[in-house]
Amino acid sequence: MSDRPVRVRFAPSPTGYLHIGSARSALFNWLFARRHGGQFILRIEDTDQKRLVADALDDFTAGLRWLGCQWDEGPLVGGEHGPYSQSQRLPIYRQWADWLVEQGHAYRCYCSEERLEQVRQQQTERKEQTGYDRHCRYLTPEQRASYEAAGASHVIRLAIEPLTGSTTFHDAIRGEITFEHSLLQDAVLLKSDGWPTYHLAAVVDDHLMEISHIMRSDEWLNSAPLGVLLYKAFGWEPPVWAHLPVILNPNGKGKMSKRHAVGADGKSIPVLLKEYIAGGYLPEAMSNFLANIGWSLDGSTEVFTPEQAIAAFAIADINPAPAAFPYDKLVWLNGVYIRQLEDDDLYRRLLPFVAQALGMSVESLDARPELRLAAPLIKERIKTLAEAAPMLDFFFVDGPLEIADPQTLIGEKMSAAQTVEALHESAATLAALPDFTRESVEASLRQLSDQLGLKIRQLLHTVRVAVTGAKVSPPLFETIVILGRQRTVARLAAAERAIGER
RNA sequence: GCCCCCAUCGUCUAGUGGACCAGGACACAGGCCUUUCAAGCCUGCGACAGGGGUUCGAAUCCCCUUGGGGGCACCA
Repeated sequence: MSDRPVRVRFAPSPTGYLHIGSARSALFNWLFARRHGGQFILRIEDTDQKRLVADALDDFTAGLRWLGCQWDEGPLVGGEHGPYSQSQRLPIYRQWADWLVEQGHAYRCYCSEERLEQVRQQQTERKEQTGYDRHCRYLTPEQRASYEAAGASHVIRLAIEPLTGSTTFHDAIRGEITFEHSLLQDAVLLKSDGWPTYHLAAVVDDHLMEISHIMRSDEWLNSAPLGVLLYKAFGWEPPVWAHLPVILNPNGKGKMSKRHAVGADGKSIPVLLKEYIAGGYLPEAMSNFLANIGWSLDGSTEVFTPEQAIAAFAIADINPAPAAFPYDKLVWLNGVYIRQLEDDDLYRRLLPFVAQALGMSVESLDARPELRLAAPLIKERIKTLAEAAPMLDFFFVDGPLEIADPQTLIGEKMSAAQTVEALHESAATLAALPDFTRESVEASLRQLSDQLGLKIRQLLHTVRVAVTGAKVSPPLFETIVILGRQRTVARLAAAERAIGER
């Protein structure tokens, strides 16, 4: 297609935080750049000053780095094609807009918003296609002069040419795409306040930054002909175009919106990358997951590294069909990655999540032994880092443990009296153990269950509820050892009292 | 309304005219394992939207229909 050096860009608009769908676009661009040893550029399209979100840029850079998509040029890292924020490039756009006017490819339009609205209204009434009527495109030199003399404010519009016929361009994912010129608008290139619109700014920057491939969301497909025409008007070599399929809601209905998404079960799911980060998803899982939407490594390998993806990535292999966001698969994949983590690695990642959930500082949590010891126990029981805290909170209760309903201490086919006995004997047995290890605890409790005529599951149910406060917990013997003899015995005794007072 | 794009199991996908009575994964169901819950293992369920062509041969190419998505701003 193009034998230029590969240079691609991710060009978000700081009107909101990094959307999960945008993150995928960024990832695809990054993969492509790495595949070809090219550059991945981050550019900020902040030409809509009204909708600016102050900390959006920080969110983009933090999110991209978290995902592992480090950019080669752009904010924070610089580069030879800067500045990389469009708000700092205003004179460039004005200059090129003026150039287009001089060349006759664009014109000044003095129409007021009121007139535009009026035209639109009339078109609607007559059931005509709405759009600018090109009034100012055919002004006489005298009319133009009088507007200028009056100091009328103006925009600069692209003069679609020719007005008939069509433009066909090649999309690397979809093939030939044709648009009728009669349907195209003389789009605004430069606003009356002197700021450029997306169409102008993107084309000028893409050219000046020597972008070779434009890989962006499907939503831009309809404005691609404008870009193609603009490149032609400028006489610049156009890039390779590739429009990525959009990501739909998990239920398949509508694209994942900026604000919320609807899950397969009708519940809403997060749409911002930061929400997934805060939700305890691993960056390596997210990257793997995102790469698998609209693209696949080989059709059968689900779990793979960025290096594998880089080695295999090709634009032509991208599936053009829109995809429903496979949220369940993300949850599963994250679990896979968590299980692959080394114990110590998992512990370090868990630290901030558990500390926050428990209202502790990371330092004080780190100073205690429980989490480090318990991390291996929950490794295959959590799908996200955020799920750990509610599973382990009982480890961090130093006073008496609240048992909401003492009734739950009673196991299947057990009487209250048997439960009291089980509790009493368990406490006595554990208190008397010469050493307190996983093996000794298990052996003694198994022996006790025989003595009491209980199934091991019955005894352990009662002990589990007494010690952890819940019917479901990490493996009990290890849990008891981590908790320590003193707290274990105290909880067993407390449970015995609780059920006795019933 | 107009224009553009898309169409394989519920979902993410493999498949680029014969090796496909369509493969993998998630989800779901059943079973095994088992101190709970998980994890793991096994099994099952389950799709080429419909109709016309082209061809010796079509999930793969063409057309129509239907369905889905996106776009129609001095927003990106």
